[in-house]
Amino acid sequence: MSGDRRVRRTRRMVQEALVALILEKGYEAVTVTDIIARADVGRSTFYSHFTDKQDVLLSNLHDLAFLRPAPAGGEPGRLFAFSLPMLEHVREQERLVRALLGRRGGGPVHAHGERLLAGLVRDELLAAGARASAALDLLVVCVVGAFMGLLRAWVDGETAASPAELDAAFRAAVEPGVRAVLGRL
Amino acid sequence: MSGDRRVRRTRRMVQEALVALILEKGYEAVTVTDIIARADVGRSTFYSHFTDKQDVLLSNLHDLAFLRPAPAGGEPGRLFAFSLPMLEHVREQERLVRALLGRRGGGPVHAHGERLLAGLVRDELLAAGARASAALDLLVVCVVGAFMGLLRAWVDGETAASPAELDAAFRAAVEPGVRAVLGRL
DNA sequence: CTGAATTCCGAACAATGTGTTCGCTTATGA
DNA sequence: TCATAAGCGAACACATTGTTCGGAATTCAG
Repeated sequence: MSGDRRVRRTRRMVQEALVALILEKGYEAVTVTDIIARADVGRSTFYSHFTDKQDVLLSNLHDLAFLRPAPAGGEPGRLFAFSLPMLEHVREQERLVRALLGRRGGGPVHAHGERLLAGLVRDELLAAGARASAALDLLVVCVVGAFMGLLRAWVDGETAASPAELDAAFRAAVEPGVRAVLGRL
Repeated sequence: MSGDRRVRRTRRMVQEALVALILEKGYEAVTVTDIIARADVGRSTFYSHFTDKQDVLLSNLHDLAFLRPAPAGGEPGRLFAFSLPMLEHVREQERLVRALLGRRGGGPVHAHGERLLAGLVRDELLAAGARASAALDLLVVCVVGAFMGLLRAWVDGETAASPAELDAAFRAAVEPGVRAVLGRL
């Protein structure tokens, strides 16, 4: 590992404290004072590692590597290869993802995820033969919106469905429309 | 109108000040002190009308009446009757909606809109012959996610499309999938 | 027009949170 | 072992919140 053990320990304690507090009170309601109390870390120490609350939140993003650029290829005709693997990966990191992406998570991370996913979807549709256009961008927005909505509903406990069921629901909702649009380009 | 003219005036000034400030700095960054300065209203006056910042935000919701329960009926086979009228109504209230529903708007109103829209969509699908089920709820989440995504992208200036184009994109993306699912219930 | 009621003002206040500084202590790795 | 890097925590200035209160201004009813 890199750096001093104390550094790793401190950063980890702070990150975990924030996640725990988000799940208890929601991101907005968490104060830096809360965090350092929970993490049992000095105030000055906190500010020597992070600039503020949001910095801690975003520092967790590196652990959300499941937004990898898709294993390239896969079966040829299959759309949205990212969906099922991503949902399964999320289940494993349930606690972290629920804190970061749920309604209690406050938004910034959700926006981040939306952008990343939009890039993925756009590339995939281009690879499937779509032409870059304003209409394509709107289609991407719809697809991403549907997926993120599903993801949020899941981590917020609004559904007890399994990753496979969520994947199926996602595909059922958007795949026919997407294929129809693709055919027209 | 109801009540004292001073009351109406004060409330209006405060609401407009918040909308203006959101468009400038984003909801999170706006303080009560900012609001009363911009509205030119005494501090105690503010707190005699509103409990806090969010209260002002939500007080604007009554003006967003475009979430009406749909003009009932319409053509029989037509799905998502709410879409185009809603988008057109939004264009007329551009400034207010952009402040409330955009990324800068901070979330609470977005969540509100999602819930209302989910009820609308769910009722419409039930009326179209769907059975209440977990699968239906997931479908509703996807549809609402797609629409809200489109709406958000629009008010955040990510697209210059017209209401008619947005409506078309929405339908193209989700209607085939929805009809396919409906056929299976 | 007048007067009582309502509303507004604004200053002051306690309470909480933020981000920084500094001298001292402790843990780490070479 | 020992120089270095990290942590501690108290104290600080500052910003924001939400409340209180007496006096000034506006409004509406009669």
